Amino acid sequence: MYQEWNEVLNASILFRGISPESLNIMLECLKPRIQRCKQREIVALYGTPFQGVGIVASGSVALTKETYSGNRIIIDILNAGAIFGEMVAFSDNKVWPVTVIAQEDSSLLFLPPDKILGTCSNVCASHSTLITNMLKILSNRALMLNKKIEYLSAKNIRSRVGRYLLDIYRMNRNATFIIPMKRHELADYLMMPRPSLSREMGLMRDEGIIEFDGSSIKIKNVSTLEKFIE
Amino acid sequence: MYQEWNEVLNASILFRGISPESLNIMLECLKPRIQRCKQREIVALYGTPFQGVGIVASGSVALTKETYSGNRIIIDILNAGAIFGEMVAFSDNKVWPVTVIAQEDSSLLFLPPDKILGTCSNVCASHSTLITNMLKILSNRALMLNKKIEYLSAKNIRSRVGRYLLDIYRMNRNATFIIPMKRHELADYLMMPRPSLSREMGLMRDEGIIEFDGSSIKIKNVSTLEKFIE
DNA sequence: AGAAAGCGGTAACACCTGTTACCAATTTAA
DNA sequence: TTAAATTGGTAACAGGTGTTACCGCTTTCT
Repeated sequence: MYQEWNEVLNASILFRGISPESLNIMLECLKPRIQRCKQREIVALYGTPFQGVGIVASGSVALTKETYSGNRIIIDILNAGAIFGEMVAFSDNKVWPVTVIAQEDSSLLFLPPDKILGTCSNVCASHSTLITNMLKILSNRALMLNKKIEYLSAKNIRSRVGRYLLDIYRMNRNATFIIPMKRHELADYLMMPRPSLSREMGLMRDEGIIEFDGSSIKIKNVSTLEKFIE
Repeated sequence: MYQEWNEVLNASILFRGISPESLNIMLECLKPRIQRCKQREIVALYGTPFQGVGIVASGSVALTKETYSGNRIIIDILNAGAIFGEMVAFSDNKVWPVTVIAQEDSSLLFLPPDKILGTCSNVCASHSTLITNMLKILSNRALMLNKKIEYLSAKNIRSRVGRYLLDIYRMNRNATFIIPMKRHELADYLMMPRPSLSREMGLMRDEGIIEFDGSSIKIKNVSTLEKFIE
């Protein structure tokens, strides 16, 4: 029943350290709900009851938040193998804290939290691995939000953009890289209007700090950029 | 050895559902490191190696972040029974993501993450409760960060302050309340200069939306305030 | 008690940034 | 193939906000 996504699920961080055989047994036990959705379809709506931890079996989804004017703030984009809803799964307030939208045609699995906690008699060892993985995922997610807050705590636009670009740079260890978002998506992610982002990037380009063409970015002068971060 | 804090630890969310007897056995097994610290002492420094999940046994600590100018952003204030460091304990990057500072003379316990994961042969049932509690705490912490991002995503100062005040109001179900921070702390928490905060609060007072005297705040007109939130 | 530090309200000014609009290039749809 | 939508760069303007300074009040220290 889940063979279609075997490869993705085995590689998923949620099932890391669990053999394909154990995983198959586990899935029969956990019985995740399967949902297929089309591009731009809303998978989970902010404020509505939470049904279970989501796993992206194929495609990709965006974690977003609505603003007053119908704009969306992109929190993160998740590809196949990623999970979402883990924040709220074990919390005291089980409603979706974000709106999840399919970026493309996608397949999703949903795992009820009590089935994650309840020890499965068949494969106990794997189950404790599952819980350990869940702890690690939650840790990393919290740190990601923390990182986001670091961006937003910057006192001006240049510093916000700069922190983001330098983080990508440090991850890639390469001054030239492709950012995984379009301009308006990046602007939303960094909580600023798109023209403001373009203006600041243009200024930094004029000052010889960066070069860019679409989503391809090159940091020409790392130390100068770092000076603006503070 | 831990009798001094028995009451606090038994009431702590980390040990919820664990009997005092089981807890005593567990603590002997977990052997948390004990640290006593004075007011304003730095307990954990941003970027330095992580030693373990902290538990506030007595006193209170502030989770903060340094800015360029030596200012501090207050992420949260933790009282006795609260824990910190749970974000990083199970993550892939084990350095402190925040600076922890004692708000007053305090006692702290530190639990190494592997001792939390490793099943203790003595009291297995309690240990799985401990792990479940940890999942719940991590969930709630992530949601708290999410809430913080909601404040910061507001497009102007009034909206940011308004969201904060309305959240306190909804929690207390009372239009008059005391906020747990001084002005400059609240300004740091909401990521704005203190004069900007005072100015906006003064304007809202002049418009008849709120009243305030120091940390005592009264929302005179909830619906008007909500209109500014969007 | 007196000095020093902390707290917090107010004001003025500059400028950063939100807003709006428009245009060109590219991609998608009909 | 043509029209429509998407993407993104640029400019002008106004207003919101950061910055700085100063003041009075309260608390803390010596």
